[in-house]
Amino acid sequence: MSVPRVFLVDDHQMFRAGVRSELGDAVEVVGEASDVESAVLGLRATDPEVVLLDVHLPGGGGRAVLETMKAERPALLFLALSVSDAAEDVIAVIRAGARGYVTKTISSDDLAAAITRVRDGDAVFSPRLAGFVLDAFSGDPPTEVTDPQLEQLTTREREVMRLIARGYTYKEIARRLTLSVKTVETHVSAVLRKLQLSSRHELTRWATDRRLI
Amino acid sequence: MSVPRVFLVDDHQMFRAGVRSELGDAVEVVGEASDVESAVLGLRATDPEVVLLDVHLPGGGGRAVLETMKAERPALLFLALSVSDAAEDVIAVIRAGARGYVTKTISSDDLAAAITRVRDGDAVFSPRLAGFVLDAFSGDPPTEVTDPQLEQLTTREREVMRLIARGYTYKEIARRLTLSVKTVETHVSAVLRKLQLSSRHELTRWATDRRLI
DNA sequence: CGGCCAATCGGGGATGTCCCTGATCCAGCC
DNA sequence: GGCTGGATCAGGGACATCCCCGATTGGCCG
Repeated sequence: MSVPRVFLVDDHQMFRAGVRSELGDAVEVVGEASDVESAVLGLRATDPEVVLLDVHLPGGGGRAVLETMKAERPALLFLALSVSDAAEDVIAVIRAGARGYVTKTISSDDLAAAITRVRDGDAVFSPRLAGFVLDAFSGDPPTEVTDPQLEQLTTREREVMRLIARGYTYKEIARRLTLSVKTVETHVSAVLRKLQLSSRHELTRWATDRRLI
Repeated sequence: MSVPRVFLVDDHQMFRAGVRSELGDAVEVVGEASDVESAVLGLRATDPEVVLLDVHLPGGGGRAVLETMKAERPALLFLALSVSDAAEDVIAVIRAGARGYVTKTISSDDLAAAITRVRDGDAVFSPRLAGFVLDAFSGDPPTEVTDPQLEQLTTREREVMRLIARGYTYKEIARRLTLSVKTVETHVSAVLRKLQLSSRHELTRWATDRRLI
C-alpha cells in the first residue's frame, strides 16, 4: 500500500510546516498553496489523490477551490480542515463536495489516518462533528430559542435571516441552501416585514444586538 | 547572542510541530503544552524566556495562563498568537500582560524575529494590528490612528468610510456631506480598493473590528 | 511653469436589493 | 372535501451598489 499523495492548502505557513514535519512518512506532499488562486494553479499542475483544504482561506474560502476544481477534476478527494466547528461551515463545505471535515486540534496520527481513509473512499469527521452532520442531513434543525420576535419567523426564514445578517448576497444564500434566488428574496421580504425593518443593514444590527450571529 | 528559550502553548499539535520544524535553529523549544493546566505545570517546571501563547485555548483561554503565571513569575515574557485579528481579543490579552500579539498567518522568519524582539524587551504586533492597539492604550487624544491601512485614505475618504460602515446609503451620505451621489460612489470605490475589500458589508466588519464606529 | 494629487462630478453598465403580484405543492385540520 | 399556512418559484419594476471610463478645479512643489 503506497502512501497517499497530498496537496496542502492553508494560509498558515506554520501549519503547513507542521503537517509536513509530522506526517512526513505517512503521506507524500506533492504541493502546497496559501490562497485560492495559487491552490487552483497548483492543483492543475500536480496529481494529488487528496487535497487537505483549509476552510478559511484568503481569496474566497476553501469552497471556492472546491467548486472550481470539482468541475475539471471530479475524482479529486477533498478533506476539509478548519479551526471552526460551527455547523454552517461544516455543512457548507460538505455540500460543496468535501469528503470529510476535521478540526485543527486533530493529532498527527489521526490526521494521517483520516487522509488515508479519504483516499480509500471513506468519509471522515471529527467525533464532535459527526453527530450534527448526520443530524443536518437526515433530520429537522435543533431546538430554537424562544424569542417573541424570533417566534414570528418560520424555520426557513430564520436560516435565511442569519445568512443575511452575516452579509451574504442572495445568490450566495441560494447556493448555500440549494434554493432559487427568488425564493431567498421571498424569505428576506417576509423577515423584514415581520421584524418591521427596512433593509439588510438594519437586520444586521438587529441580529447583532440579539447575539444571533 | 544565544537563541531564545521558548515554551509553546497551543492546542493544535500540528501548529506546534510547524513552529518546531520551521524555527528549529532560531529558537530553543524548552517545553510545550496544549491546554491551560498543563501549560501552568510545564512553565513551573522549565525556565523559558518567552512563552508563545495561543489565545484560544481549552481550559480557560490564553488569559488564564497569563494571569496565573504573571503572579509567580513576573519576568516571563508572553507573545500572544491567534488566528483572530479582532480588536477585543488583542486588547484583552494585552491588558492581561502579553508583550506582543501576532496572527497565525505570520511567516516563520517573521515569527522568529518577533520572538527575539520580545525576548529583548520590545513589544511586537502584526502590522495590521499595530494601529488600533496603540490607539486603545494611548488614552483620550482622538488623534487619528497611525494604522498603515487607514493612512492610505484621504480625509474625505475617511468621512465617507465611517458613514458607509454605519449603514447609510449613498444618497443619505451625499445629502449629509452636501455632495453628489456620484462623488460618494467615487470615494467608496477608492476606499474599497485601498483596503482590498469588495463590499460595504466587509467594510462594516473591518471598521467594527478597528473600533472606528 | 508643469506635474501631481485631492476633491469634485458625469455616463453607462452589471449586479444586488427589495417589493409587488401571482402561482404551485404539500401537510395538517375541521 | 375545503381551508390554511409553509415553502417553493416566476415576472417585472424601482432603486442601490460597484465598477469602468472620463472630466474639471484648486493647491502644492520642484
